[in-house]
Amino acid sequence: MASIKDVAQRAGVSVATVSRVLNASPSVTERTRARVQAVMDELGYRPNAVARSLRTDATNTIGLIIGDILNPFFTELARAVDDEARAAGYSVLIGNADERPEQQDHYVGTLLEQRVDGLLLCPTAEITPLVEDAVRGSRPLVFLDRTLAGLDVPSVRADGSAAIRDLVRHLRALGHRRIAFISGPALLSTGRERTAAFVSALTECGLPVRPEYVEAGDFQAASGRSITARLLDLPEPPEVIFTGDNLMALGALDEIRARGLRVPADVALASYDDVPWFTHLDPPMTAISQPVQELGRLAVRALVDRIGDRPVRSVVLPARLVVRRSCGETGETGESERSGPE
Amino acid sequence: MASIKDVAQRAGVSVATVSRVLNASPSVTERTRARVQAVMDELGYRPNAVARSLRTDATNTIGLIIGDILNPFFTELARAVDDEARAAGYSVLIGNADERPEQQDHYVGTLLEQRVDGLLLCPTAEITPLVEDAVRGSRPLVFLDRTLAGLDVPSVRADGSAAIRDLVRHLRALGHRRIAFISGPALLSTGRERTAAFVSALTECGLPVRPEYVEAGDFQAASGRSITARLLDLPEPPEVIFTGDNLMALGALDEIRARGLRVPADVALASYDDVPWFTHLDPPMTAISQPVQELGRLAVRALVDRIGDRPVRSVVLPARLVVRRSCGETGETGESERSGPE
DNA sequence: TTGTATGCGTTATCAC
DNA sequence: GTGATAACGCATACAA
Repeated sequence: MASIKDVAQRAGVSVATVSRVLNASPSVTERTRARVQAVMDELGYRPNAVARSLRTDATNTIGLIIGDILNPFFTELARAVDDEARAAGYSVLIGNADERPEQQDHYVGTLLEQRVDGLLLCPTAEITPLVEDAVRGSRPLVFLDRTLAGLDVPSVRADGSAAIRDLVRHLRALGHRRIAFISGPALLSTGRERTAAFVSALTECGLPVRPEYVEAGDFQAASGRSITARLLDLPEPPEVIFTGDNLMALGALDEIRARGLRVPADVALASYDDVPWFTHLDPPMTAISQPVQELGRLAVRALVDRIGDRPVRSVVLPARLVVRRSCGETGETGESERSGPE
Repeated sequence: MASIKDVAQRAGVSVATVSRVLNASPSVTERTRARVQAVMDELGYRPNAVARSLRTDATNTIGLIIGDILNPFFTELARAVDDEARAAGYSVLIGNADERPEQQDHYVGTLLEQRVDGLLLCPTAEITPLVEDAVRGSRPLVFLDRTLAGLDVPSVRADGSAAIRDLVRHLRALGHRRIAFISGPALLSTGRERTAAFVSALTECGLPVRPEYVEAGDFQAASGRSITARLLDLPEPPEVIFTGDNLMALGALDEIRARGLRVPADVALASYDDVPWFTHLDPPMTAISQPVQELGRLAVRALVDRIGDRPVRSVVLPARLVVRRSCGETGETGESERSGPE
């Protein structure tokens, strides 16, 4: 590919002048600027970002490591991040951790080697050596969706506690008492928080906390299915199964369907996360919706601020309950939101 | 961040030796290798991929530009590409064209500037100047899923003609005669091919081709919805609506639901693409499934071959019909595949 | 306004 | 087996 030298030679100027044209320096005659530009077009010249980055020590790229690219929650998040980053002049490099710490580390490693200007991380499980390196090496880092305790890293995430409380109250009002929760891994902040919120909502509503009704999956469909099977095989199965994310809801549906059971007559269902197709289930799924767009937007802003050495503070946004009909709701045709207590 | 110089100095060797350790050169004593390695660990040294790439003229990355990151078909594809690429020692940079030619060009441009070793492109619409540049600049390029005529670029894609013929026969056998098709943009190879296959399948089955029953959407949900509305408002609405991709099926469902219509009693539905949640619709969606994993895998192999200057030929894989119950199928409890004529 | 020269971090070529 | 050193493509301080 043509380099700056080729352009310079062909335009009869020095490489410095070409560089000035590239960077829109004011100190260059319109006349020469035009000539250089013409040569660039003629040669189909594209500046070498690799060389430029080496020189300027900035790549104008940020890394985004998501938990699972097959999870619509994360792809929506990626989309929001990408849009906001582009608007801020950054390109986004997406890494798919596939919920595996070692694969997360693989991406932290390569993105660090690629010298991204900053890193957005949805941490998978525990603190890994590479993540510590990143923090230590003072690469701008922001946690997204999930957070890791014990590290001085700002985070942008949603808090579902209020929405979970709303959900439990809603279920209670519908007459349900035996509510099971398929939570996420205890190693993930999202897993822990949702479990804690569920348990405290239960007690708050005067419902007993039955240990056999709370089990941690891994945020993937298969675990949702196997745990649902176990729950349904209980001597006293739950009336409602609440899943900690949308993929485990898919797994739960698989199992329910395989057994020829009906929702909500045989077992009611609700899910954390809201995704487009939940609307089209029969019955439509009652769910907890996260402000995905905002999360992505704010995370990018926080990271860009950190890159620019401006102060950043963590942000927590509320999730909200979206009532549909998978829990035995009646008399309602559409859906409605409940943000406050009923 | 620590550089090769810091390591060299601290280990009491030259940068050349450190470089040799980095590249596992045999000509270095185990003793010094160990010492250098120790210093690297101590400093948390990560080689600068930017500098290395500048020197070696290889980034060990490939670019992947997909049509729409919110489309599960493309995320599955991205996942497959990522897995295969990593196995081959490459990192993948994902760009989301969002079905917009100018955004596709944005990514072609930045990925070219980043000097990716090769590019996997699911072309959005027509040939753009930048794509021509890429071809001209002889950057290894492979088309994925979609192809562009008039360019000497290998492609990896699925052919749905046989599956579409199977579908039309299947519908015919079920007694349907008025079948509408919401196709993709005529500018896309996938849009054109599926339309052509549909039309020829119709005639082959002795069914009339009614122009008002064939309209092109843009592969996004909104267009699926609006075209469905138009079809249902026709004096003689179709008995079956077949959508050209899964997002437009989502849009069609939105409209059908909004009208309080039932599938398949009021209108039958089938979709190109098969996605996990199709199983959980009521009734489950009859669909055409593409060999996504294989497409991703083969595309990476083709691109790696091109990068290595090995000869490459285009590959076309067959899609297949998956019969479920959204078209009025009866007496079947599960799903079944029809690869041949009935 | 433009050109010359230096260096960014690495690899590779040549000596020793 | 190891060490100087040039070069990759670009941006920039300094000179002209």
